[in-house]
Amino acid sequence: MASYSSGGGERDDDAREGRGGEEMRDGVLFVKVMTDEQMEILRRQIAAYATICEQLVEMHKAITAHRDSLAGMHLGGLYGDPLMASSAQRIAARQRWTPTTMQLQILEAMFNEGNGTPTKQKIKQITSELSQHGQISESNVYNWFQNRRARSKKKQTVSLTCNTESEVEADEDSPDEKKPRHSYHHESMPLSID
Amino acid sequence: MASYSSGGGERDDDAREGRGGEEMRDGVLFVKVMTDEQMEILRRQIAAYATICEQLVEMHKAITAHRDSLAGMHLGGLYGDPLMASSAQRIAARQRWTPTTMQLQILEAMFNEGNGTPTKQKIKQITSELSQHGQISESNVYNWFQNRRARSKKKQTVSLTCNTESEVEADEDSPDEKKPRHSYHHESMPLSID
DNA sequence: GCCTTATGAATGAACG
DNA sequence: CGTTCATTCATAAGGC
Repeated sequence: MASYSSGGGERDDDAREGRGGEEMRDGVLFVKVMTDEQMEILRRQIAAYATICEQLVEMHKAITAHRDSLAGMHLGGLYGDPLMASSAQRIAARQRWTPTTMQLQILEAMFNEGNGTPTKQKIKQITSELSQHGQISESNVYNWFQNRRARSKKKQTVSLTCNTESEVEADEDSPDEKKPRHSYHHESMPLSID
Repeated sequence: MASYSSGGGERDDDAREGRGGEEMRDGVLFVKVMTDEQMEILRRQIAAYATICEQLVEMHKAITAHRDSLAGMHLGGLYGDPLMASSAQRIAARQRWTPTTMQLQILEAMFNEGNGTPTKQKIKQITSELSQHGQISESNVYNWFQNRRARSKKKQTVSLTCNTESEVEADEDSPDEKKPRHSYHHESMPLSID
């Protein structure tokens, strides 16, 4: 299990960034023992081990269940919540950026302004603006606009069903804007309800 | 808007259909004043407001608690179950499509035929075929195939685990049958970033 | 009747 | 850019 620590020597990660991980900020020297990249590699390795452990538990469960069924016993409750899996998950999992409410609002507003493909200049600006409201990187912004555009354009070709419209003079029934994200715990800013 | 409350066991699927109208079911005429799409928009708005209300309650709770702690009082139990939140949730909750037995059989058979990703054309065809056996939309079919493929792949990893657990530290170096995706760009994307 | 599991849907990220 | 994959959330179905 110690083999992941050999990654530094094996792939010589320091060479990728060219620095050992120290920087001056506000007159104070901050020293990182690991580079971001090394952290990422470690994260992935932990995640991989977590997955394997999960699968081993699954296998063990299956085997045990089989043996128990042969013996007519029931001990199945032991694996209810594999501790190591969830804790490893916690450490290693966060891979996918999730926009905060604020960020979503701003992005959405910008998208609705209709200024087409954001240039990299704009993306930089947007990113720095959004970073005041939470972790974000330029690639996040880039991807978000790509996806937003693609999915609003996909818009599903609604023409498959006949439009038997009643007297519903719908407020904002915009047939070309069909992807306000599903809000799970985000307060996506209200579209007018009146 | 009368039909969402119908507990008759039918489910209107998501808002991709522009159908505005009325239908017979169990000898009763159901009339919708809103299209499914409008319903969906409204649902999301309500959900958003419910979330906002929840957060306001939280804030109020915090403020009140603070004030009470200053005054040495305890009135905290008032917010135990905010009525409006749960009822909004109820109204705003989305019902999801559930394939009928017939539909499942057909879908399963098609999946086992091994014809990879169904094209849009095929999806349309499949949808119209399945709609003879119950409510269904193209996005339902699309999602079903997506999920089916992804989950059948995930199941396979479990069965492949029996002899794979050795080379973990090489997970990004030798992606044999593992997923070669995941790059986790933080500072790199198609645009040049300094 | 709760709690677990299965699965439909939403979406960030990657690929060609 | 459009499409596909992977991950996650929410809910319907099912077990105890």
